[in-house]
Amino acid sequence: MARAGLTTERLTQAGAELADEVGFDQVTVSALARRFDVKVASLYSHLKNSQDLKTRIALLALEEMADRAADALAGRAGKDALTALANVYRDYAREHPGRYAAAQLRLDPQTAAASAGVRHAQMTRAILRGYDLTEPDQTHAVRLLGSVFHGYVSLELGGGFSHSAPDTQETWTRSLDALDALLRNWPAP
Amino acid sequence: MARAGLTTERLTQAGAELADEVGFDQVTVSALARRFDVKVASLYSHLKNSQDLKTRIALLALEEMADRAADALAGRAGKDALTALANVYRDYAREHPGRYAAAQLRLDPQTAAASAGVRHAQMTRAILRGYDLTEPDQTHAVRLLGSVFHGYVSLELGGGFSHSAPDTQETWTRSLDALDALLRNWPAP
DNA sequence: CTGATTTGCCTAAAGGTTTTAGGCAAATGC
DNA sequence: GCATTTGCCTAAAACCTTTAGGCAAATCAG
Repeated sequence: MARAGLTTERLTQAGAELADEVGFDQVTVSALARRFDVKVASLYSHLKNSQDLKTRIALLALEEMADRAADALAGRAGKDALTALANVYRDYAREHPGRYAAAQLRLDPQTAAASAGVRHAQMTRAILRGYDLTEPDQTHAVRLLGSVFHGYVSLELGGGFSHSAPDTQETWTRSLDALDALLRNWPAP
Repeated sequence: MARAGLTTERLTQAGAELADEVGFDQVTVSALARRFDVKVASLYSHLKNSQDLKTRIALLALEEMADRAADALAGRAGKDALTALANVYRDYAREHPGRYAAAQLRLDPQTAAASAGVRHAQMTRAILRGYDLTEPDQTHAVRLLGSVFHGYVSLELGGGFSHSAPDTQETWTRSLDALDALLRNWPAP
């Protein structure tokens, strides 16, 4: 009987692809086994359980996004950097909706602290070096930026914006303009 | 054999409570039947299927939030209204995390158009009457506000903000200050 | 009030996902 | 070449979803 050559990595990768195709919450150990033309139980030598699979996909997505973000930020500063980072998230979500949804999975604190999530926070903070903010406003701004990026991408992806009126691309551009203006002119407490 | 007195409404209500207790994606027709001490199949006279249940919970949450928002906005304008509306979302999410998650469920266009979702958009737009924005900037601003509200609430609830540093309440207040400043000083294209 | 009808919850059953336990054969190591 | 390890398999139990058909309680008609 020939072996399928399963590994945790291949399963995670395939799980991510599956997520993009059918949606993250349709990702199932069974579906994954089917995709490898293998019996379900076989996967349990490589994955602890279903939650383990989902967590691994989430971590993969966080890594991929962080890598893209690091690339995009190289050599940029100020509004240029802001736009680049924002577009990384938006583009990633459009290319990989299932992975993006996975990245939203609630991780336990241990796992979260060891994930690429911290790189994301660092990069957002790095952007703010191009603006004139000191603590604690810098942290407030990091959180606000994170909220806008995630909120916008999530609403746009979920069809939360009416498909009429101005183009969502236009809104995105104008929102980034607005954020840039806001950061350059952050109100005093 | 005494009857349990199930109705679609009671099931939806109980489903919402269940969601708040165990998380929206743990809401299951089986669990709901257990809660009413009734056999699973009995629920299928009142619910089309599992998806139907989830959709109804989502619609309930959207209604409840819209009602609270309408209440909060009555008699307020400008920053006062902005803060009130923002707090409705944040408070609702904290009190009813399961319902809030439900409200994020992707609805098919038909259902969405008939939902309280449209009231939410209208109310956000109403807030902007206190600021000096004309179309298409008004729509851009509506979308930006929606993004911030949803993004912030979602990240805070999911533990996305490090539990250290400045208090998240402080960030929330300062973010609303910042949005107010931004709306009063919306950048020209 | 009684008989007919409707309605509500039940039993039965099939199909799918999760997860554990134990087995056999392929790959690897000496 | 033989022993060990590793990888995928079969078997099986537990749980969720959904449909079909049945009986009794509630409702309605005369």
